[in-house]
Amino acid sequence: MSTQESGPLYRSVQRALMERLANGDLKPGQLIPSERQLATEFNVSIGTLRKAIDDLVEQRILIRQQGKGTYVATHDRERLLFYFFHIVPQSGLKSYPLVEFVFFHKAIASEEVAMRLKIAVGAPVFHIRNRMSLDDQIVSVDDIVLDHERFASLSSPQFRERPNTIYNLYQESFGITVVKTEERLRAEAAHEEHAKQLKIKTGTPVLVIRRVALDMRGEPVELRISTVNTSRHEYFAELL
Amino acid sequence: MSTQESGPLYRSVQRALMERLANGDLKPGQLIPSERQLATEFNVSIGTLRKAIDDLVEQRILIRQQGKGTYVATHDRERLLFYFFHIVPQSGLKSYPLVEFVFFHKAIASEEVAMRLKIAVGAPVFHIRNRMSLDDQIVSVDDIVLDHERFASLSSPQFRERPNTIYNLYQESFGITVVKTEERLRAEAAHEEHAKQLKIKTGTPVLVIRRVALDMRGEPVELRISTVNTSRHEYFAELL
DNA sequence: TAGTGGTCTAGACCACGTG
DNA sequence: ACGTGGTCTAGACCACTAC
Repeated sequence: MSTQESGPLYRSVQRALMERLANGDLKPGQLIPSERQLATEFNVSIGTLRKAIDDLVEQRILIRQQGKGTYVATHDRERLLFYFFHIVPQSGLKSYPLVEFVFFHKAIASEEVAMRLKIAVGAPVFHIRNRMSLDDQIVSVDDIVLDHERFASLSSPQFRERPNTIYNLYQESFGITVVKTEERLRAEAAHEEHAKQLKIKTGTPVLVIRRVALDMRGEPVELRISTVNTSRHEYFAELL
Repeated sequence: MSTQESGPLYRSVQRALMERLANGDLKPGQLIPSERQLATEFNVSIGTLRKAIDDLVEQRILIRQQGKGTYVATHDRERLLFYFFHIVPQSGLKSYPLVEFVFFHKAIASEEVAMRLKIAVGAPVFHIRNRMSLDDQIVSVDDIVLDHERFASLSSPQFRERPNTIYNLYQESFGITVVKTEERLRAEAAHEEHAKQLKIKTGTPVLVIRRVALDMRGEPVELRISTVNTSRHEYFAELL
């Protein structure tokens, strides 16, 4: 084993597993070796091996299924709806948003983008705009910014005909799995461009969500600025 | 033992411990018996006992400290700031809010209040208003609503001179520990009353947070409607 | 029936805090 | 030196899934 020797044994095992996940040795959707096999391989007891996996399961990077095995998590629709999409109707049930593609541009990083994506000001980026609807009502305009370097092979068509979510695209085409997000919210007056998209009057109060999505290594993947009409919907979060 | 016999053993132990916490047998700030003692008492192995405690530690109901023991968590300032207060400066570090008492009224439950606190429409409630500042800037007006029945002995002076937070008051005076919150956010135009308090113009976009705080049994404790000026501050959440 | 994860045991030893 | 939580072992048996 080439694992660094520091701290508890189960941490080393955990790091070794995370490495296999991060470098694509174990791919999303795939069944990983059984706990007994891994325990033997790493030369640890099954209890220690389980403890190493526990954390990854808690972070929802791995999914245990009794009787079947342990899988590498995928960005399926339910998962995304449940964990990464926080807009719900003011009355009624959570449902899947309809995504409308608006445009795809190359651009350069502003100061804000540079800071959030940890790249240089002026570095090339992609800028994608989508419009989201719930129950036939337009709820938000999403401006998505991606580091050009990291997503070099990205092109417009990939956004036009997509049955899946964009996180799914990150995962399948770029091997990037989003495991965490940081969201900053403000109330602002809608400016003209967004107001038109949302079919509301310029100056109407809108909820602006700045979200940074992070991968397994804690590196930023995307910055998404969502401008939300909260006249019929709201942002919902359970905390702790 | 009078524990219900259902599901895994460690769940029974966990329920027994939670019962002692909920009924005040184990009080916030108190050291609970050592793991070895509890394992003996419940007639389980130390591994099982630890597993029972693990969940409670994860929910931050108990705090483990190596070498010392395991404590029942209290609502101290750091904890509240860290887990329950989500307003931060747009640039700068998170800090403690200054709380200014505005008023304390008896009132009756509106439909919204009744639904969120799970009480009857028209039932008596307390209505407290505070004003919060960060770094000498007024950031929000908090309208807090409490079920009169649950907080019967509450009175105005308790809000005037308090070095601690209101959650601390719930815990110390009423034995109620908040373990979870649900927050719903919208952007709205400030109406006159709140605008005056925030020293902004009527109609300015403000972030309105409706928060329900829940106790260990999942029962609602308070409804808090925070009206936030996000011109210099923002709402921050880490998700997953 | 065979293989998986889930529970549980009965220890041993380590790391940490306190007297 | 002692008591605490933290780690780790080497099993056994149970519950579930698939064939």
